[in-house]
Amino acid sequence: MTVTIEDVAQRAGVSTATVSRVIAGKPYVRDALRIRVLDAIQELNYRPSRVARSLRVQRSSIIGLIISDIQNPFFTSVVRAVEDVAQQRGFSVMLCNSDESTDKEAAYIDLLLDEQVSGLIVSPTSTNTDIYRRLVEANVPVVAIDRRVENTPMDMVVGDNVQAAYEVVSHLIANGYRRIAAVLGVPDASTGAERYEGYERALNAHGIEVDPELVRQGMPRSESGHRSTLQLLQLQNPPDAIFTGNNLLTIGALRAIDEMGLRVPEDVAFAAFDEMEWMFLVKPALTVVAQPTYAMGKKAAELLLQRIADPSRPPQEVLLQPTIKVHESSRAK
Amino acid sequence: MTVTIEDVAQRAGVSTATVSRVIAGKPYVRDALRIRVLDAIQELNYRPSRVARSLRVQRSSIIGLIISDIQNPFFTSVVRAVEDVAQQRGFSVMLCNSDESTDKEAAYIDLLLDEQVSGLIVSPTSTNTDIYRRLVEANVPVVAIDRRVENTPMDMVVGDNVQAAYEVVSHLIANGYRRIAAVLGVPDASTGAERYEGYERALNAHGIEVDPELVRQGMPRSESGHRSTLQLLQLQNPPDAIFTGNNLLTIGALRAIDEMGLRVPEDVAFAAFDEMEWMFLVKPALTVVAQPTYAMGKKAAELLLQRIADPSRPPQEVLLQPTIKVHESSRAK
DNA sequence: ATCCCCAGTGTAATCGATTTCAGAAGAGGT
DNA sequence: ACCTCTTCTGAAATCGATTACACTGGGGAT
Repeated sequence: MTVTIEDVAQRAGVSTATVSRVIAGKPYVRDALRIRVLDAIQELNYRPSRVARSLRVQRSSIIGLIISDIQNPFFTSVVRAVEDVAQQRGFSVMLCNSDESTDKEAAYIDLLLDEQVSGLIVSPTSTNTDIYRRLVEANVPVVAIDRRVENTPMDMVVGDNVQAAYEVVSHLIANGYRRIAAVLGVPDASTGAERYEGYERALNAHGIEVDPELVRQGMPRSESGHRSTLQLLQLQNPPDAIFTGNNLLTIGALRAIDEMGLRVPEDVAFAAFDEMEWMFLVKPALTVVAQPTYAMGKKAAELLLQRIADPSRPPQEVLLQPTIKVHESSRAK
Repeated sequence: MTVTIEDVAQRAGVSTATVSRVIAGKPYVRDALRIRVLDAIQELNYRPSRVARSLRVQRSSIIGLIISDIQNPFFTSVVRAVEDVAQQRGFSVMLCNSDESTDKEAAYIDLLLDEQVSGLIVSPTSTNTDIYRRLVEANVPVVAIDRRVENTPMDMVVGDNVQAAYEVVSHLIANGYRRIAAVLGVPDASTGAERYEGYERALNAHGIEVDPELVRQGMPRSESGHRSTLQLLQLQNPPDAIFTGNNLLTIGALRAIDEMGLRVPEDVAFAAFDEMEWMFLVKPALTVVAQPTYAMGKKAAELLLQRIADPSRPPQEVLLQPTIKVHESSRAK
């Protein structure tokens, strides 16, 4: 039923080897034959089997992309970038959603290896895991995105979370806020840990002690942001400002503030990590740390393709600088 | 390097046929052998090559998912659902973003077929295309999601767009609005066409003539919604209400209203298609048509798996009812 | 004239699984 | 003892490409 390379060879009156050479654009084929083969391909509407090819060369032209939350616009933008780059370079993307589960992540890695993917881009659910060490040792091209992997030298594309959190919290302090709460993701993922570190450093640098009561860490999802913020706002001594650790936490936090009927920044100031398209709707405008999401995805894909092309190149860590956009939600007290 | 079925066979002292049978859970293998094989698999940490398997059985356990905009939360939710169902049933998902381009869509379909996918789920960029007819005729399992394909009997999962648009526009009319504008997606996609049809029918049913000036159709993206709405609001005789045809158009429209400094619903009432998580932030609350996005994705995946299992079953069209949530943005004049 | 080299081509092995078919071993019937 | 099933197992073909290797024929050097 399906037309194979054999059919093409027969039609063109050559061997399959020649057809293969023509398709691969290899030298050592007479123009006359090349044309006959191309014609035959056209006439038969031949499309090579990627599966057969993958089996033979022991590598598919698929790259695996494992992200921790497909419903998070941050990752969506990353996916889009990776897909764009991949497609342009003749690769396709197999997308997996680890859903913040380390087990799922590991299972997907195995699955993708079983599919003989050329490489992997992953936003690791946890910083400390030996999965990546094993991958790197087995010479599997892999790059981490958004979140760092520790103790394993590998390609990474991350934002400068410590610095960005430091700056934005310092800004809150400069504007007169002292009881600054942090609604963060769990520190298993490096983003959670680093954004906390930036927060802590900023407080310390300005002589403010960290009040553990004001630090909430949970799943980087809106429900968790909602719950944490409600708790914070109901404290005896509630915060005068809230710093949220990612876009979904921000949504939850804003909902909590909304439900409590509080005003920003009069009752509580606000500064958030991650920018989103609809944020212009929030009044007053939110002070945010904007990450170059598409650029991160693009860079990760490029790093991966480079490593696939040259597996021995030294691992590279790309640190992208977020932009801090100051608006009214954090204006001076 | 990698351990193959041959290695397992050797280790267990059996043939590859037996190993294969054990893996596939087929009958006619003595328990003693079965155990030896399972042990060998364990000891060698053997994982079968999905590529080799795909080549032999002429079908991979991948399903292709082509959506028109990966950055649209509607589709994100669909992707999530499809991925959940697929994963649970032992399939993986290859995600492609057609970016509203019919060419890209066609290219991805070819690509996925080259990968021997078991089936396809697509949100078609255009209602009229013979691609799907050819697929169906070639017995390729395929289901359309969100958008209809015409002239080809195939599995589909769509919302009742005509009805929902009719109801929500009727609601605007009932609340005293007469110059109701429609900011819609192009009618190439059935969603755009059907939501317009519902709009038109509602006006007609209430003796209002459609003013072509008030109907704007463009890419279902926020820039287009923004542009269209600005134009509408700057008309000599501007609309007293706006109905938007999807979530991204809504974002753009709201931005335009915001930029013009207008109030909802005093200056212009508002009703939107698609609900989004952050909508509680919009004040006053928006009247929206909420679609069961996850359910749509789930249903589509289930239909596809059923068709894969039984290619001859009659095509099924699943019509899901959206929910209309009335809020203050459309309150009576 | 002889030899060498190289561009151009084909034959056949190979990748790692599944599956057909043939045959062995043992149970049961006559 | 012989035949017939049934159950179990393995040898080998197969899927559709890529590629190592062998071979051919002609041009250039000697």
